[in-house]
Amino acid sequence: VAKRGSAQAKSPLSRERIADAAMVLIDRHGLAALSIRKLAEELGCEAMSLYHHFPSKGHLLDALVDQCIAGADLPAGGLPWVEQLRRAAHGFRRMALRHPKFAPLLVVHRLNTPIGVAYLDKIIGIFRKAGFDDKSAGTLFRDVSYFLMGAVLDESSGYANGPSAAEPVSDAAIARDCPNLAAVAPFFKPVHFDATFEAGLEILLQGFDSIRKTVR
Amino acid sequence: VAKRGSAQAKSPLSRERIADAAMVLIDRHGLAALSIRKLAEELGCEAMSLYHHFPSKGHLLDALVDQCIAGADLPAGGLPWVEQLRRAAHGFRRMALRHPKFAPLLVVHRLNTPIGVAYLDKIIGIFRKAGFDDKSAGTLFRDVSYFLMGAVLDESSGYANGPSAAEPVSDAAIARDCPNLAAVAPFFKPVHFDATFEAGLEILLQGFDSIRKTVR
DNA sequence: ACCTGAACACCGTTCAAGT
DNA sequence: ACCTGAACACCGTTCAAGT
Repeated sequence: VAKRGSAQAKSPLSRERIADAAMVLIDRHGLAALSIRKLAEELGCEAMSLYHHFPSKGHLLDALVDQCIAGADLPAGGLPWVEQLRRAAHGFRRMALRHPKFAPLLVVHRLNTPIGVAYLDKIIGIFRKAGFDDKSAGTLFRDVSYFLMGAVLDESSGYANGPSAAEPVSDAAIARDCPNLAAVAPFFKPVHFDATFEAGLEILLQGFDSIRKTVR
Repeated sequence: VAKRGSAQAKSPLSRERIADAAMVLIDRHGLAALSIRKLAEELGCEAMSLYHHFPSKGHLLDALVDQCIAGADLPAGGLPWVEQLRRAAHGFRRMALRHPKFAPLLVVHRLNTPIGVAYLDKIIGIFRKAGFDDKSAGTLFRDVSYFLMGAVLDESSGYANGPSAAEPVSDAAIARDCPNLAAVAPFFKPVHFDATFEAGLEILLQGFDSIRKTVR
């Protein structure tokens, strides 16, 4: 039987049902709109009931991050290492942008859960199996991670999503005072996200390939 | 005359005095600890007094971002373009890490104030004056920005600052289950931040140089 | 013009109590 | 074991009132 509004008392609460409802809420209204109280209303229960399944809001967010990471594609082992890295990078980006409003949290979250560290371990493994020494593997893994973090942040919540300043500068003022910015601004739009990502990733992969020839 | 605690009713409020006190509070206790109410207590006034100088907390944060950006070093115009880009990148990183606890906000903030767009315009100008067409300038500017965003985020609030999961995986478990991660983890520590940043930046600059030869 | 106090509509979380 | 209601210690912000 339906309660008021969207609240349905369909089934007993569970971690899965709570996590799914939380992600729906984030997808629809944004990360800032996720509160324990609103989530409970959506689930047709009291706020405090959720604490029987997640000890804190932080634990719930961890579970959401885990759920995303578990859905990331990892490349097959047989491919050349550059192709494996390329696919892993694309897989990360695709995964993170599956829930754009959650992406800013996902991307800055340290992956310290069993699922998270297993994911990192596999990608670092691509470098090590390619013949990089541990120092190069660690360094270059971080470098490509920096790029991926920035790319996902920009695509999910950057300029293309509108101004963030409380009193933004008008387009007219930019056209007048910032000729360089005005000239390149069209290429910051979502249509160019793919090409921008590809260009940066390929520069990095090319550089990694050159370095590998020296450390081997 | 001193009021209670750290609250001093020294002088009339001003945007500058409020912004300075806010940054001190962030530097000391973190971004999450900045609230209008605590800031007012620090300044020895009521919370609502601050609204006469900043229309909202968002406006205050914008002012803090502006203050940081205004302090970023920009390279001299006479240098070769690669050297200008190198110095601009280092200048951004140095500026952002001057207030590590503020960096996560700074880095994801769209620079839509007059000071912000002027800063972007100058850096984009380096690409355009180097002979890149507008599309390449826009694309490569974004690519290096991605890298800078990720680098600053990692250095200010990444793994080196401890686990973020509510129930982190132990080092022993990582050593047992994640041989690749365990092998490279030492290179994620702060001692290696400089080298990791240099390595990634130089790969990008090298790639930009190659591309310039084709678009020219 | 600048500052204040009370109030509103929110938060996450604790705790004792219900079933 | 699972859920609830009241309460605590917070938020940003509105509004009418003070000086």
